[in-house]
Amino acid sequence: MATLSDVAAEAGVSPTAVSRYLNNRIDLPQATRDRIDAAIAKLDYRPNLLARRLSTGKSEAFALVTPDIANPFFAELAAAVERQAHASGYSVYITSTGGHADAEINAIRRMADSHVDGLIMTTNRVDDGSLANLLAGRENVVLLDEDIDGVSVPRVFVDNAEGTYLAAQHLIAMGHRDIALIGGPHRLMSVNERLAGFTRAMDEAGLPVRPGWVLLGDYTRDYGVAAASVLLDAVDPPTAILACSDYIAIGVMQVVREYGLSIPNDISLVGFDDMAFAALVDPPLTTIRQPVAAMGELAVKHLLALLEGQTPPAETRLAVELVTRQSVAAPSR
Amino acid sequence: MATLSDVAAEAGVSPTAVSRYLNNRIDLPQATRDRIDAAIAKLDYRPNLLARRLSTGKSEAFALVTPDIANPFFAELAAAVERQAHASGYSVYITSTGGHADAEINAIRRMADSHVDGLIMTTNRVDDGSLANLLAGRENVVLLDEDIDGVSVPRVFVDNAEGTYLAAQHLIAMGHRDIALIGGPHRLMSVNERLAGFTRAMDEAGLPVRPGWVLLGDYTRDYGVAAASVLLDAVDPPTAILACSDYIAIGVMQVVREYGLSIPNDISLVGFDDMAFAALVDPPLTTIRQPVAAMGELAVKHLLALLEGQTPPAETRLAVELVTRQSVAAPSR
DNA sequence: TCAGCTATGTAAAGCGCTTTACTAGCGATA
DNA sequence: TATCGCTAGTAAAGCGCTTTACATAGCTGA
Repeated sequence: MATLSDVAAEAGVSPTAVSRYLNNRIDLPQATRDRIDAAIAKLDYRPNLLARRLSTGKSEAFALVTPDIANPFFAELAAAVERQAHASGYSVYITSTGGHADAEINAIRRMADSHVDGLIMTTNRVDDGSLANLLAGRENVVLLDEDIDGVSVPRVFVDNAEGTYLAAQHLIAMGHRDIALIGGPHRLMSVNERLAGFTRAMDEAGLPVRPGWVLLGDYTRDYGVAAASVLLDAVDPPTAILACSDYIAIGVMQVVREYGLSIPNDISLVGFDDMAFAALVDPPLTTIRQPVAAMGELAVKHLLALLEGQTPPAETRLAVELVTRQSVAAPSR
Repeated sequence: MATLSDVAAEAGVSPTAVSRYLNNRIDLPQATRDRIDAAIAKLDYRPNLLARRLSTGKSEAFALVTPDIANPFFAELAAAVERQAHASGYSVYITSTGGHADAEINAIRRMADSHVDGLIMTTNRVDDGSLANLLAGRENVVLLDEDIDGVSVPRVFVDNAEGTYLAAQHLIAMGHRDIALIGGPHRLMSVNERLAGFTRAMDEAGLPVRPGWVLLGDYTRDYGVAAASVLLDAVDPPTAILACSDYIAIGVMQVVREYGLSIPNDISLVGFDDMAFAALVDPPLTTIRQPVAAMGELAVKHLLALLEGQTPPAETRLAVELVTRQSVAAPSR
């Protein structure tokens, strides 16, 4: 690979001149510029980014750490982040952690070591303080999708409470009174908020939130299966289930089918996320749509603002939307 | 951030000593080692990867370029690649190109500029030669999932022909004689091979491959919709459709439903890929499973072998598998 | 007593770039 | 004619690390 010095030698100028020319830090006469351009073309020179980064301390890149890139939700988020970053001339390095604390810590470390300019962090765990510690005081981090307690960096979230509020309202409007909620991990911000939204809707309708009908575990299909089994095994099962993720909803569907029941005739179901498959399942799932692309874009914009010394909003809430399909009907009894 | 020199000063030795100690290139007495360790701990020193890479020319990292990280197939592939790479102490930098030629070229360039040790390349386009050009002669590249004409680097593919052969055989065994195939982009390796496997099964069964029943376009839902419409509009539609991707199959399902027909009663359908949603749609889709995790792992292993100067197989074919669900039945007429 | 080891390091160059000074030469001005 | 200012650059240090070659002190054996 040709170096800057090679180009300089070929063009008959100093490396300094070439460097400054390439970085628009010098005005050279046309003749000199032509010689340099010719030398670059002839030698097929491309600057060594490593050297440049080492020298400047800037990388024109940032990191995205994500729990699981194979999960379509995070994959779409990643795609959106990447799109927006590229549009701004930045590269993005994605790492998935499998949702393990040590992997997250390592990823953050590695990212910091590789001297990226900034970090967009998504997680799906409740932090025990180590993440907060690692992130404390950093001026180049934004949190996306899920909160980490005690971290005061800009955050981009969705209006979780509004989502479940809309979903519950919809079920109530359809005539349901016996509604259960299946949610993600206890104490996770999104879980708390989704539970709160649900509770508010129920309260407003004068309906009780039965403790046995609020099941918190994981945003996974497996947990949907487990929770739905508990619900359907009861002598007096709910007529509607609000699943706090489409994955949970899928698990619920499976169990309902196994019990020989039908959605929406016997049980109504609402999901959360509006993942690509939500429209494809049987019946197509009524769900709460998260504006994934907008979330990714906004996170990047806020990170860029941060890097430019501006102060983006401490917390942004993006609106969600109820998408009505065919998994909700009036209760039969 | 503390530097190597800071540590050296703190420990009362030279930077050289610290560097060599950290890289196991020197035997130091216990006392000195302790002092260095203490200094590192005290200063919270972590080596600057950029500087190290610049100095050694190695990065302990490689790149994965992929058409679309939001596509679950590539996302799962990426997850597998990442898992295996991390297990070997490598980082991986993922870029998605949106399947655009110039984005692919840029990604490869950027990756080369960032001095990663190697590159795993996936594409879903027919190359016009520019990719082949860029990749020619490189000793640190492996091709995954799809071929690029004229590139002689190790390749990891799936047995595409066997997949459609199995699928067609299954349909034939169920009694179908009028079978159509909907495939991806014309001239793409996987498309050719899947068509070939289909043709072989039909030939062996003495059945004709009707030209009007082989539709090549894209591995997308939209193309599935378009192609299925063509097929069902005909006076004499096929009794079974072999969709060369689950996305295509989803499109087909949609059209079949819109025509007031039912799968599998009126039309049988087989997909390809076994994406996560294949089991979730209605009816659950019979499809060909690709061993995505194994593909990713193998690509990494071959790349590592390459980096160690070994010669991995020029081409590896991984076996696919027919997964029988409920989208195939005997033809009604 | 001294050459020759061994143990324990160190000095300095180099990776490829950026950046902060500084300068040679020349025409214009006072 | 001395000075100023402008044009068109350059020299050298520095980013943080690795690596090659060399150095010193103390010990051993003859």
